[in-house]
Amino acid sequence: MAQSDTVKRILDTAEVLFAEKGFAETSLRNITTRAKVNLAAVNYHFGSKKALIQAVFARYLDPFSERLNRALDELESRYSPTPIPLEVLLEQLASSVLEVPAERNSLKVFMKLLGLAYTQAQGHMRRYIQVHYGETFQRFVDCVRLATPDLPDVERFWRLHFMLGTVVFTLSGLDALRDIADNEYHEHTSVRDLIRRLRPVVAAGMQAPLPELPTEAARPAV
Amino acid sequence: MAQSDTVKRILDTAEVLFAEKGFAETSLRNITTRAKVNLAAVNYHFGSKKALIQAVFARYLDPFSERLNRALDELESRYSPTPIPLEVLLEQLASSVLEVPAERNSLKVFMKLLGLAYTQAQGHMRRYIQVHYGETFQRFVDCVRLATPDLPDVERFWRLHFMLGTVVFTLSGLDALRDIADNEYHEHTSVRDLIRRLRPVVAAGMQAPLPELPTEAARPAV
DNA sequence: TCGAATGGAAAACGGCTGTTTAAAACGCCA
DNA sequence: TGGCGTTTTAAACAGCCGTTTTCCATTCGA
Repeated sequence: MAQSDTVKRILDTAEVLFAEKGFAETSLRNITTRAKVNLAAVNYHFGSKKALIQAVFARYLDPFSERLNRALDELESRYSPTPIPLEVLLEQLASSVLEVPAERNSLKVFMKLLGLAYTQAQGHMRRYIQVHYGETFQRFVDCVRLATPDLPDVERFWRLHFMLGTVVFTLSGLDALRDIADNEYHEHTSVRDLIRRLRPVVAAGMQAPLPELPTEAARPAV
Repeated sequence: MAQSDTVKRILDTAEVLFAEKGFAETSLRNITTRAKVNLAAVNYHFGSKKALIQAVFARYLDPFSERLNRALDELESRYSPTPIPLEVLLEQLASSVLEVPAERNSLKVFMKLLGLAYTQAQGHMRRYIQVHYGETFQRFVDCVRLATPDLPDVERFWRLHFMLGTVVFTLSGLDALRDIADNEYHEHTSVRDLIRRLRPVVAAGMQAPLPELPTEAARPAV
């Protein structure tokens, strides 16, 4: 056989621990012990801890970007030559995100990892993601541009990142927020429920009125 | 004199390094060397690394929550007995956030720290913040409730966190995003500019239409 | 049956971590 | 001036880190 299930065991354990405690706070000994695998196996199969982290991401992002690309193919040919409506695009993005980890029941892990990628590791993960998946992201952005022709390019750029922040921040801090919400409102909150609540907020944010022009008078204060 | 500037030197250096690299990735030797202070000074003055981290947060959050409380006092007495309008509340929150680090020109650090508090340190920082500043936050939430009487409580809870995510995520990842934006649109983005863009998006998100009711039929799929 | 290749196991490597100790230096008041 | 808290200093502590090396077990094709 080409390779045992050691690689899979390491990845399965690593993604959970990374999501729980972060990259720096999770040691290789921590991972290999829980995975019931020898310490040296990580460096043998992946080369280094950094490469392991990237492998964890790739296992989610490769199928995700592939799915999203295929979905955009399908939508473009269905709507062509008219642009894909914004709601459809957002809806498709959501379901592409949902489908991938559904196979492993680990949406929470996926979202936590995304959140960590943006805040930890001095951005070396951010760079990796941008290099490997920037093309797909750019394609999605281009579709959104066609769907929102009245939005200036800069404004759309920032709003997309605002919305990315809304989703990633919420879903990556889900456990903590859910604790508070459940205690306060005695109502269990599922991920599907949260996405249902996110949908109108994100759509409204993207289509909000343009900001007022910057006033020169307010500048010298700070 | 009560105590030298060693404490201040440590805090000034620590907050910058924490914001740049995270808590776990920043060592005490790293801090004390750059601050030109003896290694043992941290444990002498603060007790532990954890306590140092909390002190860094307190130096921002104490004046912030005090300012916000005073501002809410003022607004309540000005508008009473009618509720404070939502736009005014959001505006006040923004300027309270802006005022505090303006004294030290470190809004970026402040935001990065907030972002880290939510994603790192296994939430022990999140707990600290909730214990020490939860009361102020709750007061603000109560004001928002008066301003948005038609919003169900659960919905308002989540939307506030959505908006918190938007702002914290954007401003804490500011440097990275700014790099992309500046390269792509050749237009420098200041923090004030970003807040100008955030305002209508946040307002629209809070006032978005209510989500459709959950459909039982859509559940078995995932 | 031999030899090579592959994967796993145990041990050790140097280096960095947060924390503690004990002694020295300092400023202040009597 | 002498003594006394307070602060700073240098050194050492035990422990964990990622990585490397060495050796053993297994498998496969010639």
